[in-house]
Amino acid sequence: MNKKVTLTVQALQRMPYYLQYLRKAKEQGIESVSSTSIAKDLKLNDVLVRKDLAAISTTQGKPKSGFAVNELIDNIEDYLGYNNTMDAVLVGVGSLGRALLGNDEFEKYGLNIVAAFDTDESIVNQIISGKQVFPLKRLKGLVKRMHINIGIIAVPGEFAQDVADLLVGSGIKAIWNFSLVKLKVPDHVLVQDENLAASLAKLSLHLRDEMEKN
Amino acid sequence: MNKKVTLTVQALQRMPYYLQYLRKAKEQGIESVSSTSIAKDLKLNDVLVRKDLAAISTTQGKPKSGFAVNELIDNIEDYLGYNNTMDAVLVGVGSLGRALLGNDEFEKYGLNIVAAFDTDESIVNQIISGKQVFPLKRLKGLVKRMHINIGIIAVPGEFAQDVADLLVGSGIKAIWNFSLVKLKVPDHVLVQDENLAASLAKLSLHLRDEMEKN
DNA sequence: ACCATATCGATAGTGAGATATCGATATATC
DNA sequence: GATATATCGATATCTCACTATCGATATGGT
Ligand SMILES: NC(=O)c1ccc[n+]([C@@H]2O[C@H](COP(=O)([O-])OP(=O)(O)OC[C@H]3O[C@@H](n4cnc5c(N)ncnc54)[C@H](O)[C@@H]3O)[C@@H](O)[C@H]2O)c1
Ligand SMILES: NC(=O)c1ccc[n+]([C@@H]2O[C@H](COP(=O)([O-])OP(=O)(O)OC[C@H]3O[C@@H](n4cnc5c(N)ncnc54)[C@H](O)[C@@H]3O)[C@@H](O)[C@H]2O)c1
Repeated sequence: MNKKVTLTVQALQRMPYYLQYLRKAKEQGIESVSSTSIAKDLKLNDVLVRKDLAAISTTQGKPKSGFAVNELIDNIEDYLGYNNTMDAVLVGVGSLGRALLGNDEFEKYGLNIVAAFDTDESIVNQIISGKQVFPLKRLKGLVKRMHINIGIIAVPGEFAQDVADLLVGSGIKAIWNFSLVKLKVPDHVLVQDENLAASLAKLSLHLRDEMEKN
Repeated sequence: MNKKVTLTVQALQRMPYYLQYLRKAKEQGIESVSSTSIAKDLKLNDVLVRKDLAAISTTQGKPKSGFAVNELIDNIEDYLGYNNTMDAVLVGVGSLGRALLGNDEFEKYGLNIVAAFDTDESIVNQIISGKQVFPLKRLKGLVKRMHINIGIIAVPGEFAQDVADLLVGSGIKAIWNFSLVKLKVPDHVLVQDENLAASLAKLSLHLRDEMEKN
């Protein structure tokens, strides 16, 4: 059924933007869109957009009109797995952890946080945004029993590696890492870093460059 | 004084990791490190590390011993501008906004949030994590008066573009965007997207690939 | 003092990803 | 119905980040 396509990482990361554009178009009653219009809106090259869409689309685009909006939406949602949700556990219910727990948009993107864990006694057993907070020692059992394969790390940097080890030991397949620490994990485990320090580095450099111009 | 080096974006984003490694080494009393050991620890190619460091280092590395830890730390901090802090304003004091306001690590990375803005009357005029929350209509005046050049967007997607326009109109030079919306801004304004949907896409695909293996 | 070797910098090679070009085709217009 | 054109897919080209290779050199061990 599925075309065996291997999208590049970058192409993959563009998909949510395409989806956003397509959904907006759909709302406006538009039935087909061209790669050029998408490209213009997202400030991308039109050939690039065409290649990306060709990779995940079940049907071809038509000359003059473009691609069918509804179909493309389905294709992308399918490809990104927005339909079969991924279960995850969150470790570290601090200010960031709470924000993540309360983020109702994740569902739309196929992520479902089933439980949270913390070491702080005063937080444990609370229910936050409808999710129960368990003591850390119950993590392994719960993850194994429920066959969870994503762990979200939102603990301070000094504990991040320990938590990662625990998650890996519990059979997790991927880690979403919000700490700034580079984690050491086995090769089969994916670590997706959400490193704000790296982003800040880009901001800083851009500003310096702008200053030098003037 | 400064060597006129143009690091690639990727190299730039690796710098915080190097810094982390170097600081840890320093704590342990290590005075010089080799590119190979850094590479091994961070799972990078050693030549890549060498090139990155050569680009920002004032002195060369020595055969057999490597690079001087203290000096490298200074060089990187200098390069990333951790010494002269960047002032920023935050727009949207919801659960994410609060987490960002309360994040005391930003200072270390050269970012200083000087004020926050929100439209919600019940939040306005509060002081959260030591930062005052102002009504949105006071943004322009304050940004101009204080010569702020970074705006952080943490409002729901549907308002993100409006806020971006306001920020741009106030003379901001860079936007740190936590919403999932692709913003339209003039060319001279940098938008650093912190798009969780793109990250989730990567996680999703990895999991599917892992499943297919078994 | 000598040699083995870890590390360096420089240069060349590779590969992923983005862009440019071109012929084909569906649709709108006259 | 003929014609113009926007859009498509395929192929070729270009770009640039990363990697591999190699000779040079400082340092530690014998
Ligand atoms: N606050 C932010 O805006 C922000 C943004 C991006 C990334 N981060 C990163 O996310 C992490 C958490 O940030 P925060 O601001 O929420 O910190 P926080 O101090 O508010 O929360 C940390 C939580 O982790 C818990 N914890 C500590 N050790 C634990 C362990 N071993 N197992 C389980 N739970 C443990 C603590 O009890 C606390 O509840 C940090 O690494 C930070 O760098 C924070
Ligand atoms: N919660 C998370 O974990 C998380 C993580 C990453 C990104 N995001 C994104 O960050 C944004 C905010 O998320 P949140 O969970 O904090 O939402 P939230 O609803 O908790 O907070 C949004 C805040 O923005 C304020 N606001 C609304 N319109 C505004 C305007 N025009 N000007 C100023 N303030 C305005 C609201 O009053 C509210 O305080 C969203 O775009 C979300 O997708 C959230």
